[in-house]
This record gives sequence, structure tokens and C-alpha cells, in this order.
Amino acid sequence: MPELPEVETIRQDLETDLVNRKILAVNLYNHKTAKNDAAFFVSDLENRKILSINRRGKLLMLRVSKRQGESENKYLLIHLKMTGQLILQVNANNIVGGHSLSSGDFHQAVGGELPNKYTRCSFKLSNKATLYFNDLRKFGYLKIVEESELKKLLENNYGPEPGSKDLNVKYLSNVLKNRQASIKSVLLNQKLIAGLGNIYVDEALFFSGIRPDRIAKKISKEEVAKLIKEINKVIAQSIKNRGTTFSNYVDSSGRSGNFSQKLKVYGRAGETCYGCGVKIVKIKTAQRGTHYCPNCQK
DNA sequence: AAGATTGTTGCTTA
DNA sequence: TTAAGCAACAATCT
Repeated sequence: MPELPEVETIRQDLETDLVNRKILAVNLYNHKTAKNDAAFFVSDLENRKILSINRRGKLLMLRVSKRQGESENKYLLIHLKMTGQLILQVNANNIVGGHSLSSGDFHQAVGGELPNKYTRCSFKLSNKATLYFNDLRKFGYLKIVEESELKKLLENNYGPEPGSKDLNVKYLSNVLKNRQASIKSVLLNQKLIAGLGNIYVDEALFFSGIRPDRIAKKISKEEVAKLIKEINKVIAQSIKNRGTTFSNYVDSSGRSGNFSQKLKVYGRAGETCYGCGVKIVKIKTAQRGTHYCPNCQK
């Protein structure tokens, strides 16, 4: 389940490996994966160059070169949703962008050798590289958009990023002050804060000492300040560790993330809290599996 | 074999 | 108009 740190890890790797490569051919195995008309999707990308790779929340945005006569910049949007993977294969060996992939625990793409039955799209690139979009559950999508449409999409659907100055006490206490919903459901809402998912919401609330099912408007100003600090900290730490592998996340070269072993509450129901020794509890909040320490979190 | 898993959209209801 | 809650999506695992 890629959230902000996992998507950012992929972005950084792809930035090194994909920028300035040309898309030679597109193979769309599953038509519904592309949100554009399939024939258009395939033909429109061919012979364009990848110019930059950016991220907003969990959304990847690849700017591609313009064709003659086009006035607006074009972007290929990639959303991995729950089980999407982007895997770059260069030749037959595992050397990508100069870094060797022999170290660390190496996970393969789900489904084995590429392409496989979960491959929804592939991009044949210049310099003998192929980028595979694999997605077991078909929730992920690819979409070509023009700059004006992208701008609108970002404005309407993405709140401030963790780590940015827009995510501050004034903003968040204003968001929370009239909300009757749980703090967890607010933090999961991408329109209010972009990039958090089930894992990092549980982790940030643990570090903040706040129970996930607390009513949002009852969170004090001091707690809001602490919460922002802890959100920023856990996201930065996870990026530093190349994200969390839970079930099947892997980065663009097939490696798993290293943050999994640092999780304090997520996936630890029934185990003891590292802080106090009390058993971690799992409940359902905002329709999601929710983990917390009943002693450390109030 | 039913229920859990989860990111996001879109519907319904208040 | 906005917020809250929930079904739907898809596939697999337990």
C-alpha cells in the first residue's frame, strides 16, 4: 500500500533512471488501466521524451515533451492505489542507473518474470530499458492530462503536503475545529492533508499520544502542534528508509522498503508496546483497521 | 466460505 | 453547501 514515502522513493529512483529517456512504444495490456481512450493513450505517448518526474501526495506526475504545435505541457499521471508497482528493467541484468541491486532483501515483482499476468502496461524506452506498470488488483491508473487539467485536479483534491509550511498549526486547527469525525478519518482525507494513508496515520497518532478515534474538534492546540511535528518526522524518517513494505510494496528496482521494522503500532496488534509494554489494540475506525496503544495514547 | 485487506470515488443522507 | 458514512471497485489471503 504505497503512501507518500513509498511513492517518493519510487519518484527519486525514476528521476535518476527515466529523465531524458524517450518512450519508444507503449503496450497497454489492460485497457481500463488507462483513463484515456486506449488507442489515444498508446499513440499519444509514443516518441515523447520524459522531462521530469514530480509527486503530489501519492500521485506521480511525469512531464513529457511537447509535439509540434502543442501549446500546453503534457503529463502522464500514475497512481499506484493499493497494489500498483513500477518496475524498471534494463537489459537482462539488474544494474539500473549505476546502482547495483544485489544488496538488501530483493523482492520480485508480484507474479514473477516481466511481463506477467499482473502487468497492465509497459513502456519501451530508449537505451534498452522497459518500465512495467504491474497491478494485481487493477485499482491503479495511468492518465495523460494537459497542464490546465492537472492544475485543477491538484487544486480540488490535494491538501498541503507533510513537511511543507502550508501544513501548520493555524491551518490544521482550523480544519479540525468544527469536525465531528474521528481524527483518523480527517488525516486520511487527501483533500485536507495529502499523502498519508493507513500506516502513517496510525504511526503519527501513536507518536503524538492521540487515540485514532478521538473526535477531531476536541483535539487541543498543543496536540495539533505535536501532531504536525510527528507527521513530518515519521514521513521524513520513512523516506530516509526507502518506505515500508507491507504485503507487496517494492520500489522501481524490486527492492522492499526498510521502514517496516521501525513501525510502532501498525500491524502489531496483540504485541507489546515498545514504550510501556501494554498490548497494542486493533479496532476499526473510519472503516479501516486501526492500531494504537491504549496506555500511551489518550 | 465469509470476512478482511485498503486508496479513492461517488452516492446517500442529514 | 458541506460533512459523514458507506458501498463499490478488484483480487487474494486467511
